[in-house]
Amino acid sequence: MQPVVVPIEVLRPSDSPRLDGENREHAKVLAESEAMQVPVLVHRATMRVIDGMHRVHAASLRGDETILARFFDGTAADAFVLGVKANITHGLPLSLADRRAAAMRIIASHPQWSDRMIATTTGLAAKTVSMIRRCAGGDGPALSVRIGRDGRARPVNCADGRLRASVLLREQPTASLRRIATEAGISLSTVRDVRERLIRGEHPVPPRQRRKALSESDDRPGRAQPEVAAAARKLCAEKGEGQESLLLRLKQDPSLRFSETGRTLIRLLSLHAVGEQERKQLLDAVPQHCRNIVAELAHACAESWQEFASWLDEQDASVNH
DNA sequence: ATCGGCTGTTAGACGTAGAC
DNA sequence: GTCTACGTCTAACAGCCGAT
Repeated sequence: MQPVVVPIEVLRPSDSPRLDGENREHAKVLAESEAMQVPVLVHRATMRVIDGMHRVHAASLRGDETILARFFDGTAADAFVLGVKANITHGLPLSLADRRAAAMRIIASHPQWSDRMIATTTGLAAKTVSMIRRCAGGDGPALSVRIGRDGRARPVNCADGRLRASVLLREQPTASLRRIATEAGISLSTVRDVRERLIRGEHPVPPRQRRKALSESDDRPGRAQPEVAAAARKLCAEKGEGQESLLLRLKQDPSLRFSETGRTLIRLLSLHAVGEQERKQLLDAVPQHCRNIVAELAHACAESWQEFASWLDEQDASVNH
């Protein structure tokens, strides 16, 4: 895009990333320098100055009526990003507060960008961008993928896809990795990794990702659920598979069927798999004077099983650590 | 805030095998 | 020989973590 001469009076103040506005002293210095030959960048749709507000002030100080400018055609959000980039690469450096505020705005306008991409744009560390994103979280849409500096999309956490793949691999052992990858919605290499983990007897989701998924569930209001159990429930829901079906699978597993302890575990789990109708009958059968005791025992049972589930999760995590 | 190391994910390139 | 499907490997990049 060739630079053109534009009247200064038609230009509007920039949507500057500088929280304290332009520096007058810097404008005075610029007015006497050769930097005035560099064209300013202007958002065509709004005529706002994207980059070069100090040069515009300097030109005014010199009594110039026109200035050399280049036009940018794009959205206001993209214009702001361009302005931040320009201020990072040349001119009066942005303060830390300016850069942090700019990162916050870019996270809001470009939530799909990776931390590193935003870090490169704003001149901050990726870790700082990550922290700002976490602090700003909740308002924006929770995207499952981020666009990297290479323009490729990468999932933030593909634990669900891995679990889906592990189920599909068990159900369709002869299916190709590509088919599993397509059905599970993850990449070929990830499916391969899941398969290798299953062969080695490991959990399909790497420990780090499981910890992440767990911490994400802890962040949500209400009681946190063990992530594996939650994922299994989600899978079952997706497949229309209920507790009965899960129990059937356990009953068919030889490693449980052929041991006394395994059979005891299945029996105990079967006792708790009561349907809506059955639960109602049990509720009706509890006499008024026993309700408190039954409730207390039920709570104790629930806590005991919760503890058992947590213990299983912890054991599972330490095995794969 | 930065850096380096680690692990995980992706797209794409490559070689192989089977069907036509 | 060509096409298709498949499995494997690699470069590039992501986020996380610990050290500085």
